[in-house]
Amino acid sequence: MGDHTPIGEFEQLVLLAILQIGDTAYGVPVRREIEHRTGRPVSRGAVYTTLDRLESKGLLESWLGEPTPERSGKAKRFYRVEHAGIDALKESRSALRSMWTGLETVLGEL
Amino acid sequence: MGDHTPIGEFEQLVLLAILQIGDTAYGVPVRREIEHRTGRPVSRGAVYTTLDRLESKGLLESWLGEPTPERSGKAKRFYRVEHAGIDALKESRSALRSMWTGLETVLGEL
DNA sequence: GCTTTAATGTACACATTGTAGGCATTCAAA
DNA sequence: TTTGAATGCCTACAATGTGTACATTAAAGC
Repeated sequence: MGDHTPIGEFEQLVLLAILQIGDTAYGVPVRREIEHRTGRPVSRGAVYTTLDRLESKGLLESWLGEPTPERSGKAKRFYRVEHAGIDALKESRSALRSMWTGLETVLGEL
Repeated sequence: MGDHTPIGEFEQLVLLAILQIGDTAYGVPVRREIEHRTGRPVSRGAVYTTLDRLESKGLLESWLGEPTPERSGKAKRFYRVEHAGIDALKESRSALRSMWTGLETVLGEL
């Protein structure tokens, strides 16, 4: 059988959020994106630890923004999804899709 | 914001497998269903512990098959997905769907 | 200048889920 | 009566999920 390195549920959300946001993806907007789209509350810590772990696994790449940010705070850390991250997402999606096939009617379409 | 009791990735697969199988869902076929549909290997232990936990959370209901099975082995334990289980699945799916919206093209449709 | 506030990130701790391996039970078949 | 197959259960450990508290930086207020 194939790869079998599944990623977790929240990890998927974080990867997808970064893709949605594009160039300007860093912690704060990632959190906001997930909250807005899924309507469920997300703590800041959850986002940052997950970002860290995804980077360790090579699914994300990160770099620090300008060392002297205009507005405030620590330098932003930006993220980009690596190829392996895309693959992982596709695999998760494909697995779920196979499992769902035919059930939409049973459960009432939505 | 809403419910926020997300279920894990593998938990989703197990719930969906039971729905796919229908009346005769017990450990062995659940495992087989997931392996066949997703193409990834699943250990027996993983299935049973997950079934247990889902039942504890009230997402599944179980009962033992006939105390004197014709063929062999311990009595089978059958499972049925509870309403809460359906809800959890729908919520997970809806969250992922929102997050995916618009990305299919970016990532190459599949 | 000094303090406060806002925007960020980092560190750590703990709970929940994921996953595997091995043991137990039961019955048929050898 | 021993062996084998089908099944479930137990237990341990790894990976993920999630929150709280702390640190850093610069603007804004005083």
